[in-house]
Amino acid sequence: MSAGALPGRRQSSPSSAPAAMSRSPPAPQQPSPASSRPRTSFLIQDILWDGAERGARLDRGRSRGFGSAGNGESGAAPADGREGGSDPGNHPGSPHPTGASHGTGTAREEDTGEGCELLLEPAGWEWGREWIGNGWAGIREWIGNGSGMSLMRSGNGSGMDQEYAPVQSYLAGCDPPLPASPRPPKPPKRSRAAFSHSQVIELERKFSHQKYLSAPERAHLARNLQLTETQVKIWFQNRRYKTKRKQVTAELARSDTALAGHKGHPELPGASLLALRATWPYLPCLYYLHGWSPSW
DNA sequence: CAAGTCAAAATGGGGA
DNA sequence: TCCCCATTTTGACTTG
Repeated sequence: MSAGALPGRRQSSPSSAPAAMSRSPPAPQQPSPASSRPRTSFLIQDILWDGAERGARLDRGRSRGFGSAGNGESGAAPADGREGGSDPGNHPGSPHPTGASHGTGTAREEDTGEGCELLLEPAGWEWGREWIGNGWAGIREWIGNGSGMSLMRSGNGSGMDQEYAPVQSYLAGCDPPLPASPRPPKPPKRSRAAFSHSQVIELERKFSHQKYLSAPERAHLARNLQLTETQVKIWFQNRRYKTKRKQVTAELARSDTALAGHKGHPELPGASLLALRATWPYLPCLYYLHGWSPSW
């Protein structure tokens, strides 16, 4: 498409503060209901954590992984595998409060003496259980496929095994071994982290000063916000794109009204946009035609 | 509470 | 490896 590279690419270019966000200026998480909402996404360490707390079954895999309750941090690798994680009940990728995580979406071992079956609730947990039911291969595939495991995915294969080790040992501890699922695994469901209000505020604040971050700046910000560098990078990408989209939309709407005011076809206020659409059906701004929709 | 809506996080392609 | 951009998918919210 190359719809125009922004000047100052890869630079920390000071610029005017972005316009307010479209519908609800950064109100990513309305605090009250969100925290009481049942969690539908989860991370593997969420599942494992409970087991670790209960039975120390993860002790064997504790060297680095999420089972390391001792330091209070999960240490799970983020998307780019560079940053440490945070408390599994409040990991950066899904900054739900701990209470929300374990309050409604509980993972517990079915206490049948030996059994290590995980009962996962609600639906999201149910889904995770299905993967876990595939045994180690299922876990590996689950994580390797992404499936929203932004905290688990490691950029390179070498780190992954370390991350998976606790899982592996956990599964190995199951007696009898978990049966393989007869069904082919579902395509993994991607999870989408909902950044906390304060995280977004801080990101917006940074963005208002700098549209582009250098790697060290990004790392620093990520650390401060307890996000992964990838999350920060993607956030800035999306934010720039959103700003640009809004600008283009506004300019088009402005020129459109100017055209409509100056010459004919007042009955077709969106004519220029229509023409534009004919030449470029994928123009992103055309998905956001607030300006002229009433005229239709 | 299910269905619909929408913003935004994440993914992936292609370019530099 | 970063970027832009389009797109997909998810999660939060609204509505009936």
